[in-house]
Amino acid sequence: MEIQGLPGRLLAHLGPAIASGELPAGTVLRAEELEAQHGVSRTVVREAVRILESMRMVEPRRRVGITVRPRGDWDVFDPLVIRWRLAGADRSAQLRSLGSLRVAVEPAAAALAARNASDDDRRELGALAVELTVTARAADLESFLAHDIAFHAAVLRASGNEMFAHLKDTVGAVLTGRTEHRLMPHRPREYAVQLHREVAEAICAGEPEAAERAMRTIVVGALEELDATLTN
Amino acid sequence: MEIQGLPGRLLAHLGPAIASGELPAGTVLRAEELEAQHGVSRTVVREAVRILESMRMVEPRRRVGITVRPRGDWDVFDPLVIRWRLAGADRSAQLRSLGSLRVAVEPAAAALAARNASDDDRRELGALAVELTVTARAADLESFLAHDIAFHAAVLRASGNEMFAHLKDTVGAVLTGRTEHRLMPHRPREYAVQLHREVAEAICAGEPEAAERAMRTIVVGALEELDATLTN
DNA sequence: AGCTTGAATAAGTCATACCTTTGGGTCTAC
DNA sequence: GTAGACCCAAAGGTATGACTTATTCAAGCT
Repeated sequence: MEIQGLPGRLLAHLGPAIASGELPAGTVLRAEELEAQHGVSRTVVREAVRILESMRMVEPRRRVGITVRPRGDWDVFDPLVIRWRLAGADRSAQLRSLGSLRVAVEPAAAALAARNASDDDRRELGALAVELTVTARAADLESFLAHDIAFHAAVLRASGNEMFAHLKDTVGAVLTGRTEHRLMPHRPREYAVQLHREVAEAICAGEPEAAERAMRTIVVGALEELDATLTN
Repeated sequence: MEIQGLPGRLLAHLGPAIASGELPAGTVLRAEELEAQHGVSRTVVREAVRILESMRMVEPRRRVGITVRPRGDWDVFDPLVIRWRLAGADRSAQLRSLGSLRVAVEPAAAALAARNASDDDRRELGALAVELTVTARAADLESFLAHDIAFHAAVLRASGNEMFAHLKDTVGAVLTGRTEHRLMPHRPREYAVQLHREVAEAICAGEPEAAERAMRTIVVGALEELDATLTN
């Protein structure tokens, strides 16, 4: 999944540095300096910078240098950008944005899943709902998180829409992030687990409206909890 | 916006070739061949390939070559990938996916806009609604398209969510695409224009539910028309 | 048959030389 | 003194040759 080799390493330094605001918009980097600072050759620096350019995070210009572009220009849907932002200073803003995106997408995905899911998809969702119930009761947060991620990924995939399906890693990152940063109750709420069961049942039964409604309740609830936590 | 220089040119060949299926998944390219075929140096080839790698469209491996990855792996949200797919063979599938995405996102964006839009945003939306009405009546398809794109972009931006806002180019590409490929009525439908006015009015009046409802009608209608056209 | 080993191959990296664009300073003409 | 043309230096852009490293495949050994 990651970019390999030395350019990957360089990217793993530059990306987070820019995303975190350590290198704010307008900062000018010079390729030669990057070579020296990281002890790599021109080739490596250029490839890393090219990738950042393709993410619209920097703009190299002759006679000037490599300029950091304002946040508004970045490819906010790029998985790497999302990860870097989640790890850095504006984690809150990123979580909020992603929360709204989930509110828009996941209910629609659930409705589509109720129409399009294959038998295997439905079976998997049923099984995951059971796992969620069990791990929640056992207060096994780690397993619960893993199954929660798998559940939402399964719904997105079952929707049959490739673009929805591709949001699974992003949603996974959000769920992981809020657990890591203690933005969640110590123990999964029973009513949230109940809602997941409802989603699974509605999709299995082929009831789009019910699936959409239950999923909407889940993601709206998550967004509200997030807002409540972040504004404090 | 584009990637500059020779790597950009190379990318403009390779990207569409892969997206169109001309180079199907599993195809193995060799860097040396690409150099010869395009008359460029290793440097250029490597940078272009790196970018494709960051889009997850290819995977370079030592002793093997540069392998084209299956469609399912691609970064389907990358603007370049979207454009290449829209230009190529699976334009239909891409339009369908984007249609569903619009159905999910734009109503939510309209609702948010009714809450968060600035006074300037509201003014702009009002003005654009007027323009849409006028150009529709004049059957000036070109102007209508431009204002339609601007209208949807304005709603997305007014939502205050950066991720929604970044979908403006994508939505613009969809609208342009369906006009270009005659997937639209010769003359904008009066009832569609009416709905745009309703969206603008609801956002101006700060009525989220009304804005969301009207926008949903618009995008659902667009998706249904698309489906009807493509299945024929 | 299974394991080891080695050689061939293709990408990865480095160093260097040179090209091209462009920003800014200077010099001139008015 | 200001406006314009002009030139130079600085920075990225490209090309190339030498070398490194990982990986596959097959030959050969046990």
